[in-house]
Amino acid sequence: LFVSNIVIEMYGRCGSMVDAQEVFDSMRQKNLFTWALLLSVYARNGHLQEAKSLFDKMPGRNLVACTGMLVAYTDRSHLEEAKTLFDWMPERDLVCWTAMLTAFAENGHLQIAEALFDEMPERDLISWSAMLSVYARHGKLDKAKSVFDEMEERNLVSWTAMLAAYAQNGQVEKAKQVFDKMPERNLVSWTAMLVALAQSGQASGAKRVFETMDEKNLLTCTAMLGLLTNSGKLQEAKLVFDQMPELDLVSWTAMLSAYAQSGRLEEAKHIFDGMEEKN
RNA sequence: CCAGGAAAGA
Repeated sequence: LFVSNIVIEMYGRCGSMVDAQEVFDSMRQKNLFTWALLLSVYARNGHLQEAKSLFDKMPGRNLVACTGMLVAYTDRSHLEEAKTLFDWMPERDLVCWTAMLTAFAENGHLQIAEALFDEMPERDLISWSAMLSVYARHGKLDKAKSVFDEMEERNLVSWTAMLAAYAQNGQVEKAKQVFDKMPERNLVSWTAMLVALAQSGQASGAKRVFETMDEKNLLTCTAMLGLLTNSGKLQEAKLVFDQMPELDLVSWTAMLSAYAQSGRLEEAKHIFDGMEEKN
Protein backbone atom coordinates (compact mmCIF):
# COMPACT_ATOMS: atom_id res chain seq x y z
CA LEU A 1 0.00 0.00 0.00
CA PHE A 2 2.73 2.46 0.95
CA VAL A 3 4.64 1.65 -2.16
CA SER A 4 1.63 2.24 -4.40
CA ASN A 5 1.04 5.51 -2.64
CA ILE A 6 4.57 6.58 -3.40
CA VAL A 7 4.16 5.55 -7.02
CA ILE A 8 1.04 7.69 -7.31
CA GLU A 9 2.95 10.65 -5.95
CA MET A 10 5.79 10.00 -8.34
CA TYR A 11 3.51 10.01 -11.36
CA GLY A 12 1.90 13.14 -10.01
CA ARG A 13 5.21 14.94 -9.91
CA CYS A 14 5.86 14.04 -13.52
CA GLY A 15 2.39 15.16 -14.50
CA SER A 16 1.35 11.67 -15.56
CA MET A 17 -2.18 11.80 -14.29
CA VAL A 18 -3.31 8.85 -16.37
CA ASP A 19 -0.68 6.60 -14.83
CA ALA A 20 -1.45 7.86 -11.36
CA GLN A 21 -5.13 7.13 -11.91
CA GLU A 22 -4.27 3.69 -13.24
CA VAL A 23 -2.29 2.79 -10.15
CA PHE A 24 -5.09 4.15 -8.01
CA ASP A 25 -7.69 2.04 -9.83
CA SER A 26 -5.65 -1.11 -9.55
CA MET A 27 -5.21 -0.84 -5.82
CA ARG A 28 -7.32 -3.24 -3.80
CA GLN A 29 -6.75 -1.38 -0.60
CA LYS A 30 -6.59 2.33 -0.26
CA ASN A 31 -6.15 4.53 2.73
CA LEU A 32 -6.75 8.21 3.29
CA PHE A 33 -3.26 8.93 2.04
CA THR A 34 -4.06 7.27 -1.26
CA TRP A 35 -7.11 9.43 -1.84
CA ALA A 36 -5.40 12.60 -0.73
CA LEU A 37 -2.45 11.85 -2.95
CA LEU A 38 -4.47 11.41 -6.09
CA LEU A 39 -6.42 14.53 -5.22
CA SER A 40 -3.22 16.52 -4.97
CA VAL A 41 -2.04 15.07 -8.28
CA TYR A 42 -5.10 16.50 -10.00
CA ALA A 43 -4.91 19.71 -8.03
CA ARG A 44 -1.28 20.31 -8.91
CA ASN A 45 -1.95 19.76 -12.58
CA GLY A 46 -4.87 22.14 -12.65
CA HIS A 47 -7.56 19.54 -13.21
CA LEU A 48 -10.18 21.02 -10.97
CA GLN A 49 -13.06 18.90 -12.26
CA GLU A 50 -11.27 15.63 -11.61
CA ALA A 51 -10.18 16.82 -8.21
CA LYS A 52 -13.70 17.82 -7.34
CA SER A 53 -15.31 14.56 -8.36
CA LEU A 54 -12.65 12.62 -6.52
CA PHE A 55 -13.27 14.78 -3.49
CA ASP A 56 -17.00 14.06 -3.68
CA LYS A 57 -16.35 10.33 -3.93
CA MET A 58 -13.93 10.15 -1.03
CA PRO A 59 -14.92 7.84 1.76
CA GLY A 60 -13.67 10.20 4.42
CA ARG A 61 -12.74 13.79 4.07
CA ASN A 62 -10.16 14.87 6.52
CA LEU A 63 -8.34 18.11 6.94
CA VAL A 64 -5.69 17.17 4.43
CA ALA A 65 -8.20 16.37 1.70
CA CYS A 66 -10.16 19.54 2.35
CA THR A 67 -7.05 21.68 2.26
CA GLY A 68 -5.96 20.02 -0.95
CA MET A 69 -9.32 20.80 -2.48
CA LEU A 70 -9.17 24.34 -1.17
CA VAL A 71 -5.85 24.90 -2.87
CA ALA A 72 -7.17 23.36 -6.08
CA TYR A 73 -9.95 25.94 -6.03
CA THR A 74 -7.62 28.85 -5.43
CA ASP A 75 -5.22 27.80 -8.15
CA ARG A 76 -8.08 28.11 -10.58
CA SER A 77 -9.24 31.37 -9.00
CA HIS A 78 -12.43 29.91 -7.57
CA LEU A 79 -12.17 31.97 -4.44
CA GLU A 80 -15.85 31.75 -3.57
CA GLU A 81 -15.84 27.98 -3.58
CA ALA A 82 -12.66 27.90 -1.57
CA LYS A 83 -14.21 30.17 1.02
CA THR A 84 -17.37 28.10 1.16
CA LEU A 85 -15.37 24.95 1.68
CA PHE A 86 -13.31 26.65 4.35
CA ASP A 87 -16.42 27.73 6.20
CA TRP A 88 -17.91 24.27 5.95
CA MET A 89 -14.91 22.50 7.33
CA PRO A 90 -15.68 21.02 10.71
CA GLU A 91 -12.14 21.56 11.89
CA ARG A 92 -9.40 23.88 10.82
CA ASP A 93 -5.74 23.80 11.51
CA LEU A 94 -2.79 26.02 10.81
CA VAL A 95 -2.30 24.62 7.35
CA CYS A 96 -5.76 25.37 6.02
CA TRP A 97 -5.85 28.79 7.67
CA THR A 98 -2.64 29.66 5.90
CA ALA A 99 -3.92 28.27 2.62
CA MET A 100 -7.06 30.39 2.93
CA LEU A 101 -5.00 33.46 3.78
CA THR A 102 -2.86 33.00 0.71
CA ALA A 103 -5.94 32.44 -1.42
CA PHE A 104 -7.42 35.80 -0.50
CA ALA A 105 -4.12 37.57 -0.90
CA GLU A 106 -3.55 36.13 -4.36
CA ASN A 107 -6.91 37.37 -5.46
CA GLY A 108 -6.21 40.88 -4.35
CA HIS A 109 -7.96 40.88 -0.98
CA LEU A 110 -5.23 42.22 1.22
CA GLN A 111 -7.48 43.34 4.06
CA ILE A 112 -9.24 40.00 4.31
CA ALA A 113 -5.91 38.23 4.37
CA GLU A 114 -4.76 40.54 7.13
CA ALA A 115 -7.93 39.88 9.10
CA LEU A 116 -7.49 36.14 8.70
CA PHE A 117 -3.96 36.39 9.97
CA ASP A 118 -5.17 38.20 13.07
CA GLU A 119 -8.01 35.74 13.56
CA MET A 120 -5.88 32.64 13.29
CA PRO A 121 -5.84 30.70 16.51
CA GLU A 122 -2.17 29.96 16.07
CA ARG A 123 0.66 31.03 13.85
CA ASP A 124 3.83 29.31 12.91
CA LEU A 125 6.86 30.08 10.82
CA ILE A 126 5.01 29.30 7.61
CA SER A 127 2.00 31.51 8.30
CA TRP A 128 4.28 34.38 9.28
CA SER A 129 6.25 33.95 6.08
CA ALA A 130 3.03 33.79 4.11
CA MET A 131 1.91 37.08 5.57
CA LEU A 132 5.30 38.59 4.79
CA SER A 133 4.95 37.60 1.16
CA VAL A 134 1.42 38.89 1.00
CA TYR A 135 2.63 42.35 2.01
CA ALA A 136 5.51 42.12 -0.41
CA ARG A 137 3.23 41.19 -3.29
CA HIS A 138 1.07 44.20 -2.53
CA GLY A 139 4.06 46.48 -2.40
CA LYS A 140 3.80 47.09 1.34
CA LEU A 141 7.50 46.86 2.02
CA ASP A 142 7.42 48.47 5.43
CA LYS A 143 4.77 46.05 6.63
CA ALA A 144 6.67 43.12 5.19
CA LYS A 145 9.75 44.29 7.02
CA SER A 146 7.93 44.61 10.33
CA VAL A 147 6.48 41.13 9.95
CA PHE A 148 10.00 39.91 9.32
CA ASP A 149 11.29 41.72 12.39
CA GLU A 150 8.49 40.40 14.56
CA MET A 151 9.09 36.79 13.62
CA GLU A 152 10.65 34.91 16.46
CA GLU A 153 12.29 32.40 14.21
CA ARG A 154 13.35 32.58 10.60
CA ASN A 155 14.48 30.05 8.12
CA LEU A 156 15.77 30.01 4.59
CA VAL A 157 12.32 30.62 3.14
CA SER A 158 11.51 33.61 5.32
CA TRP A 159 14.89 35.17 4.61
CA THR A 160 14.39 34.62 0.91
CA ALA A 161 10.88 36.05 1.10
CA MET A 162 12.29 39.22 2.59
CA LEU A 163 14.98 39.33 -0.06
CA ALA A 164 12.40 38.82 -2.80
CA ALA A 165 10.26 41.56 -1.30
CA TYR A 166 13.04 44.06 -1.86
CA ALA A 167 13.96 42.57 -5.21
CA GLN A 168 10.45 42.85 -6.57
CA ASN A 169 10.14 46.43 -5.45
CA GLY A 170 13.39 47.59 -6.94
CA GLN A 171 15.33 48.04 -3.70
CA VAL A 172 18.62 46.50 -4.75
CA GLU A 173 20.68 47.85 -1.90
CA LYS A 174 18.33 46.47 0.72
CA ALA A 175 18.17 43.22 -1.17
CA LYS A 176 21.95 43.03 -1.13
CA GLN A 177 22.01 43.66 2.59
CA VAL A 178 19.55 40.86 3.23
CA PHE A 179 21.45 38.58 0.90
CA ASP A 180 24.70 39.20 2.75
CA LYS A 181 23.10 38.73 6.14
CA MET A 182 21.30 35.50 5.34
CA PRO A 183 22.63 32.51 7.24
CA GLU A 184 22.26 30.28 4.20
CA ARG A 185 21.27 30.60 0.56
CA ASN A 186 19.88 28.28 -2.02
CA LEU A 187 18.93 28.39 -5.67
CA VAL A 188 15.79 30.40 -4.95
CA SER A 189 17.63 33.06 -2.97
CA TRP A 190 20.32 33.37 -5.62
CA THR A 191 17.67 33.75 -8.28
CA ALA A 192 15.87 36.40 -6.26
CA MET A 193 19.14 38.31 -5.97
CA LEU A 194 19.68 37.98 -9.69
CA VAL A 195 16.24 39.47 -10.29
CA ALA A 196 17.00 42.37 -7.96
CA LEU A 197 20.10 43.21 -9.96
CA ALA A 198 18.42 42.70 -13.28
CA GLN A 199 15.47 44.88 -12.39
CA SER A 200 17.64 47.76 -11.35
CA GLY A 201 19.53 47.59 -14.60
CA GLN A 202 22.75 46.29 -13.06
CA ALA A 203 23.35 44.02 -15.98
CA SER A 204 26.99 43.31 -15.31
CA GLY A 205 26.31 42.43 -11.69
CA ALA A 206 23.48 40.18 -12.71
CA LYS A 207 25.61 38.50 -15.32
CA ARG A 208 28.34 37.91 -12.79
CA VAL A 209 25.89 36.37 -10.37
CA PHE A 210 24.49 34.20 -13.14
CA GLU A 211 27.91 32.91 -14.06
CA THR A 212 28.88 32.37 -10.44
CA MET A 213 25.87 30.22 -9.70
CA ASP A 214 26.77 26.59 -9.66
CA GLU A 215 23.19 25.47 -9.92
CA LYS A 216 20.58 26.90 -12.24
CA ASN A 217 17.09 25.96 -13.17
CA LEU A 218 14.33 27.08 -15.48
CA LEU A 219 13.47 30.12 -13.39
CA THR A 220 17.05 31.29 -13.09
CA CYS A 221 17.56 31.09 -16.82
CA THR A 222 14.28 32.83 -17.55
CA ALA A 223 15.26 35.67 -15.25
CA MET A 224 18.54 36.02 -17.11
CA LEU A 225 16.70 35.75 -20.38
CA GLY A 226 14.45 38.60 -19.31
CA LEU A 227 17.41 40.78 -18.46
CA LEU A 228 18.99 40.19 -21.87
CA THR A 229 15.84 40.74 -23.87
CA ASN A 230 14.97 43.87 -21.95
CA SER A 231 18.32 45.35 -22.80
CA GLY A 232 17.96 44.38 -26.42
CA LYS A 233 20.67 41.73 -26.44
CA LEU A 234 18.74 39.34 -28.58
CA GLN A 235 21.57 37.15 -29.75
CA GLU A 236 22.84 36.62 -26.21
CA ALA A 237 19.31 35.94 -25.11
CA LYS A 238 18.89 33.34 -27.82
CA LEU A 239 22.08 31.68 -26.63
CA VAL A 240 20.73 31.34 -23.12
CA PHE A 241 17.42 30.22 -24.55
CA ASP A 242 19.02 27.48 -26.60
CA GLN A 243 21.03 26.23 -23.68
CA MET A 244 18.14 26.03 -21.28
CA PRO A 245 17.57 22.52 -19.94
CA GLU A 246 13.84 22.82 -20.38
CA LEU A 247 11.35 25.40 -21.54
CA ASP A 248 7.90 26.33 -20.42
CA LEU A 249 5.22 28.85 -21.26
CA VAL A 250 6.98 31.69 -19.49
CA SER A 251 10.35 31.18 -21.14
CA TRP A 252 8.83 30.62 -24.57
CA THR A 253 6.79 33.79 -24.20
CA ALA A 254 9.80 35.80 -23.08
CA MET A 255 11.76 34.84 -26.19
CA LEU A 256 8.75 35.24 -28.42
CA SER A 257 7.90 38.74 -27.25
CA ALA A 258 11.53 39.78 -27.44
CA TYR A 259 11.53 38.97 -31.14
CA ALA A 260 8.08 40.41 -31.66
CA GLN A 261 8.90 43.71 -30.02
CA SER A 262 12.01 44.21 -32.05
CA GLY A 263 10.17 43.49 -35.25
CA ARG A 264 11.87 40.19 -35.99
CA LEU A 265 8.67 38.58 -37.05
CA GLU A 266 10.13 35.56 -38.75
CA GLU A 267 12.08 34.58 -35.67
CA ALA A 268 9.01 35.20 -33.57
CA LYS A 269 6.93 32.99 -35.81
CA HIS A 270 9.55 30.30 -35.58
CA ILE A 271 9.46 30.39 -31.79
CA PHE A 272 5.68 30.43 -31.80
CA ASP A 273 5.51 27.38 -34.01
CA GLY A 274 7.97 25.55 -31.80
CA MET A 275 6.01 26.15 -28.61
CA GLU A 276 4.76 23.03 -26.96
CA GLU A 277 2.11 24.81 -25.00
CA LYS A 278 0.28 27.99 -25.75
CA ASN A 279 -2.21 30.13 -23.94
C1' C B 1 7.42 7.86 9.12
C1' C B 2 2.99 7.28 2.32
C1' A B 3 -0.86 12.98 1.72
C1' G B 4 -2.36 19.32 2.44
C1' G B 5 -0.18 25.56 3.68
C1' A B 6 4.92 30.08 2.96
C1' A B 7 10.06 32.23 -0.97
C1' A B 8 12.56 33.29 -7.15
C1' G B 9 11.11 33.94 -13.77
C1' A B 10 7.46 36.48 -19.25
